[in-house]
Amino acid sequence: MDREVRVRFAPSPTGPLHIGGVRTALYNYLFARRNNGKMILRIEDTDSQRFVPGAEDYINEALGWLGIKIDEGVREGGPYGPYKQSERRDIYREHVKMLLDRGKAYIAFDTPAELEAKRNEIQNFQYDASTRLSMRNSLSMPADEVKRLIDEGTQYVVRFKIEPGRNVEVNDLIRGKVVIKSDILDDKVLYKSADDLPTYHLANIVDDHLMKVSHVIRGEEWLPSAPLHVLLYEAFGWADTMPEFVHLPLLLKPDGKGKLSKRDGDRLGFPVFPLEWHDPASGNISRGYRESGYLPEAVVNFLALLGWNPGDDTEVMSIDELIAKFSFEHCSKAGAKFAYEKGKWFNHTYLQQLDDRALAELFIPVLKEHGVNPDDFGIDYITRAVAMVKSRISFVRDLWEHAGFFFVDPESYDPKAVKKRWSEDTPRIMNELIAQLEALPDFSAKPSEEVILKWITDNGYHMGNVMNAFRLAVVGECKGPHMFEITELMGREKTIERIKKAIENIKPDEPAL
RNA sequence: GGCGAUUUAGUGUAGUGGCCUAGCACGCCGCCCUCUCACGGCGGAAACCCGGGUUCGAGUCCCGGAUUCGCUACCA
Repeated sequence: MDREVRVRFAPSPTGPLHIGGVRTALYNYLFARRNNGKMILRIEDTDSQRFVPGAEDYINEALGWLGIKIDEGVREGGPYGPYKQSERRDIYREHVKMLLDRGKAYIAFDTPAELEAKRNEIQNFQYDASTRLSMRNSLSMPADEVKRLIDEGTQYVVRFKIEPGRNVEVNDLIRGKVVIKSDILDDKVLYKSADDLPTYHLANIVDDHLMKVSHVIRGEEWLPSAPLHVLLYEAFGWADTMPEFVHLPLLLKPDGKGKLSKRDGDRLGFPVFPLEWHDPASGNISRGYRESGYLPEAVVNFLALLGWNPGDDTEVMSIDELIAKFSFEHCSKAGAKFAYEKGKWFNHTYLQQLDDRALAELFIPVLKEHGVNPDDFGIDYITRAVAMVKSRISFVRDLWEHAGFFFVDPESYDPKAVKKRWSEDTPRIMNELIAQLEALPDFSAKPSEEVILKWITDNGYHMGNVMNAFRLAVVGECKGPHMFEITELMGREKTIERIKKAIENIKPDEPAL
């Protein structure tokens, strides 16, 4: 079989795109590109009750940010549109009629309240071959009464008539053959007259068929309804062009049990959405990967490896490399706990690949947030500062913690370091150090280090104590890059100014009694 | 409850009957580097769900059980 690969990502606009949905979209995209196929974005807005304004734009923006390109969709257009289900009502009506005419479906008048009562009355009640004749539908009622009810405008649904006693086979590309008895399936609602809209199952099958989808790649939560979908393809007479099914393992909570949820992110401190989301109804704000400082490449790489591997030990891969290596053979079957710690590592890794100047540009907004005017320093200065500390950051905003001292004087001095490195004698030595620094013919790192270290040694001073007091005065704590790299960038004047300031402000600990 | 899926270190995973004294990565611990904190380098602790079977040989095949997850709506 050499049919064109066509896959679709079909989210419902009921809120922000969940990170699990993002991964499903990603796998669809990787598979499509790998096989020179097409990626379709279809908006499944058949649940008018749960529609959330802004959700569709969010989906587009999120996929765009991640570099998941859509070939056919609501925005992109394409030969099989419209790509929004609420605009395909005529198509669904026509197909529902097709099923009705063939006796594959029937009309049911049972109200939600009646069904609810039935479920309470009979445990494990299921609307199927064994019960449908005792319900109010076109199978149990005379034709003229059915017609009368419809003419009167009574609300009804169309149910799929499942024939019992069959073994339905679903061939899943990850899990192999899954067989299920048709008896355990219920007569699913395919269409509701109340809003003149189909349910997921009908719309999904009709659209996948009409849009010539070759592979249905979706989350594992759909596996139980896959047999129903197979039966629908058969009922329509489309069995020979039925797509291949691929059910992806779910993304689970990092700790505990169950599916990853928004609450887990709040609880454990990581985003579960690609972009920040402002809920229009509640006003709640949910964190996004983008706003949290993640690079899209890192998110893609991280997500790709949650449930798939390239078959070797390679971990850091660009999206093009992922495309080149992607296949379902290396997809895992079990759900993956969401390892967000590794996501941080990926971001760290990708940040290291950015050149210093690009990173400095990204740092500028952070500087402004902290009240620093970047123009006071210039991009070259910022770039050099960034270069010195980049290896220790996982996020752009971490740059402030590690390089902030290049831009603002210490406001306080780490008490523990003061206790350890700043004694009564230190101010005297620091004053000597100032004299040494002032006398330096060349203030750049190498030569100044030579002179200062020699001065320390010649005077019999303690290397660790002097250098750390020096560092404490300049940085505010005992950490950071090589001391003389710092002073070279900061300059003689600033360096000496900070030492003087420290001498004034640091009060050595009272000696213990 | 029913149905389905699932099961390798804390986590993500490699493994397609002998090359497995089970590999890689994140995380954790230690050492080195060193004026400090990191980075980096080196090293370490840490896993085949359980029970039967098949086989000369099982993480890998079969059976049973358990586990975990999902589905069980006029939601997707």
